[in-house]
Amino acid sequence: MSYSIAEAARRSGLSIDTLRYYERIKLLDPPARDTAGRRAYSDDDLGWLGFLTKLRTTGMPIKSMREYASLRRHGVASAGRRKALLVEQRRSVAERIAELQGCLDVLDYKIENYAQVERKVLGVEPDMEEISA
Amino acid sequence: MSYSIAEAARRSGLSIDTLRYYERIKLLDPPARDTAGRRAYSDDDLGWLGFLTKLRTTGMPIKSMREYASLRRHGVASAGRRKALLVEQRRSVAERIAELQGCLDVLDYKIENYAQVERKVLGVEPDMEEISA
DNA sequence: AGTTGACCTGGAGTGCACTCCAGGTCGTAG
DNA sequence: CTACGACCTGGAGTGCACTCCAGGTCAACT
Repeated sequence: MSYSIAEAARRSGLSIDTLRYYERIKLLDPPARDTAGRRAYSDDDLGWLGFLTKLRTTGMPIKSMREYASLRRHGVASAGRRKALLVEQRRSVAERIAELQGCLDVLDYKIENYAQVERKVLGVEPDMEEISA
Repeated sequence: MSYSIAEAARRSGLSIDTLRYYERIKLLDPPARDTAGRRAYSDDDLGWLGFLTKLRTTGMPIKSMREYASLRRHGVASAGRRKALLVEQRRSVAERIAELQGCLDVLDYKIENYAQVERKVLGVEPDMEEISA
């Protein structure tokens, strides 16, 4: 199957401009063209875009994604380096998750504080009134 | 206790320039000054900076941090809105963590693929040789 | 008295990742 | 045959979050 740039954008969740931009900066090999010179993305292209968006979500900078993309073009000999990049990214993602968990704890603490303030503003221990009523 | 800008930077993990920048954009109330006109950060300032860096880590845009900072200046009446902001941020952090977990799975899958390629390149099933030796 | 180093100000510059634009080409629908 | 919408190109513009700079002040050391 092949897809117009609009369809590829829809399926990848990237904008049309971003697709052209990724091609310009060599994140994406130039896709095939139809008879009118319009881009025709393959399933492979879409798969690669899917993986790229995952890498992007992990916060990998475009620079590193470009390195990975370039290694991919150099075949099996570059597999070791590619794996190393992914292992490093895996480490950084795990770290980031831990960091965010810590932030979640801080947020929960603060939110609980506000909740206590709210209970005070509404009257001291409304639950007690219910019990004594 | 009060701290020079250099010390505040060291303790908050922000740069000196960033501290001045945060003050300019009203993320941070102007700290006290010493006799020579130099900034003297209080423990409260440091506490607030600590919280700000947590919010930043969660990916909260400066715009929202400014809103939160501004609400804080309006006292207890703004507590509800502040709590709502934090609850929303909490939600977005939890979502982000889930998203990153998904990426971790993709990375693990890819890394495992590369590991299999490596085992093939080194010779088919070296473990078998050990067993048969 | 002079030099040093930390700090000050307002404003300009940077890097990133897009995003938008003007002007042009195609192929199909009316 | 012309009007339309989707697409094309090269290049300029945007928003964010800093980061750097020039030129100046001040207190402390030598």
